[in-house]
Amino acid sequence: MKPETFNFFDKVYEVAKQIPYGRVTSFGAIANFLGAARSARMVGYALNGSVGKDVPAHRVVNRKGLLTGKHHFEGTNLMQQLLESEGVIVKDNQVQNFDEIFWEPSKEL
DNA sequence: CTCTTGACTGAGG
DNA sequence: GCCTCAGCCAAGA
Repeated sequence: MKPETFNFFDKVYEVAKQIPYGRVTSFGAIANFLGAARSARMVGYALNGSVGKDVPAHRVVNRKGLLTGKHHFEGTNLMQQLLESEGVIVKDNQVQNFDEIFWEPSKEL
C-alpha cells in the first residue's frame, strides 16, 4: 500500500462527503479535481470502499448522470430512492435535472 | 512482471 | 440520437 494511493482514495472520500444536499457530481469531476482526469475508474473503485465511511456514494454518478453501479448498493433501487428523497429527480437510474444539480468540487471548494 | 477487468470518457459511425 | 470502438490508469490474479 503506497501513501499516494491512500491519498487518492482518501481524497475521493473527502470530496464525496462535501457534496451538498440535493446535489450530485460525476466521476470525471472528482477525478479531474484529484488531478487524475483520466482515472475516472479509480474514483469508482474508491467509492467501492466508501461504505462505512459516511460517504454518500449515491450522489456520485457518471458524466451522463446515470446511476451506474447501483447494484453495488444494498437494494436495486435504493440509490435512486435516496437521491429522490433529497429532491433529485431520477428516472430509470438517470438524473433528469443533472445539469442543474451538478456540483463541481473544483468550483465549490 | 504480464494480462484482465472495470461505479469512465470522448470520439466516430 | 443511439451504439461501438478506443484510450486511460490502477488494482487484482
